[in-house]
Amino acid sequence: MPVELSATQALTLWHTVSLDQVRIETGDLTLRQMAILLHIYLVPPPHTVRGLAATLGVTKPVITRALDTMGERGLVERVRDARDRRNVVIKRTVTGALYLEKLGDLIIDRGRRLSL
Amino acid sequence: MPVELSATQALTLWHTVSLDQVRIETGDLTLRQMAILLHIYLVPPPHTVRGLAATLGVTKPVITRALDTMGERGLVERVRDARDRRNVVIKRTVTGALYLEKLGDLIIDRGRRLSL
DNA sequence: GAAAACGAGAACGCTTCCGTAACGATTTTC
DNA sequence: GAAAATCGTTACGGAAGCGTTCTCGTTTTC
Repeated sequence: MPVELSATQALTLWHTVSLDQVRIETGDLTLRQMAILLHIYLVPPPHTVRGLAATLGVTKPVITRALDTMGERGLVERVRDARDRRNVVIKRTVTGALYLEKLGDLIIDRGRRLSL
Repeated sequence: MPVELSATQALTLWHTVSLDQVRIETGDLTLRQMAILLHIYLVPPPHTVRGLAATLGVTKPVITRALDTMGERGLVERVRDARDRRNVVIKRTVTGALYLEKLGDLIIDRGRRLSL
C-alpha cells in the first residue's frame, strides 16, 4: 500500500523530524552514518565494509570510521567472518534496534500530526 | 488529513531518501543545515539568527556558519533589518526553493514506492 | 608453494564543524 | 547623553569527517 504525500506534507514531515533529531542532542548522527545504520537494519544481512561502501558510493575508510563511531555508542558490532577471514561482518545490536525503533515512532507521530 | 505509517514504512522511507541524499553528492547538507533550511522555507518569516538558534537549541555561531555555507550556494540570503539595524533577516531565494522542491519530489516518490 | 588479488584498517594532511569567549555596531535604559 | 543591553559576527583551540595512499593478514591463482 503506497503512501501518498503532498509536497507540503513531505517537506513538513522532513522538517519536524529533522528538528527533533537536532534538538534531541544525544550527539546526532551524520547523514551518512544514518544511512549506514538504516541500511544495516533494514536490508537482509550479511553486510560488509566493501558492500556498504559500494552501496553508499563512498570510500571504504568512510565506512570504517562510521562503524568506529557507531560502535562506540553500541549501535552496531563487528565480527570477523569465519569462512573468509578477510571479511568483517557487521551485526545488529539491541541498542541499535532500540535507537531505530524510537526514530520510527518519531516519524510515525510526526506523520500523524500532519494536516492539510 | 493525517498520514498513517507503519513502523517499517516510516524507517524504509527514511532509509531510501537518506540513501539518495548521500549518493546524489552535490555536497550534502549537514543535518543541522537541513533543519535550518527547512525551517526558513516552511515557517512564516521573519527569521533571525537568534530566533533560529533558539529554535534549534544551538549557539548563534552555528547559525552564522550554516548561513555562510548555504549562502555561498545561493540557498539563502541575508539582509540587514532596516528598522532595527542590529538584526539580520534571512530571506528565501529561488535556488533554495528549487532545492527543496526537488527534495519534496524525492520524498513523495519514495513514499509512493512503499509497499506492505 | 610463490605470486597476485583482495578486504579491512591505519596513517597522513586537509577541510569543516563545534562551543566559548571576545568584539564592534546599534538600540534601549535611566 | 552615558551606561547597559542586544544582535550578529569573528577569533580561537579542539574534535571529527574526508579522500588518497599504504600496510597487513588472508585467500586465490597458476
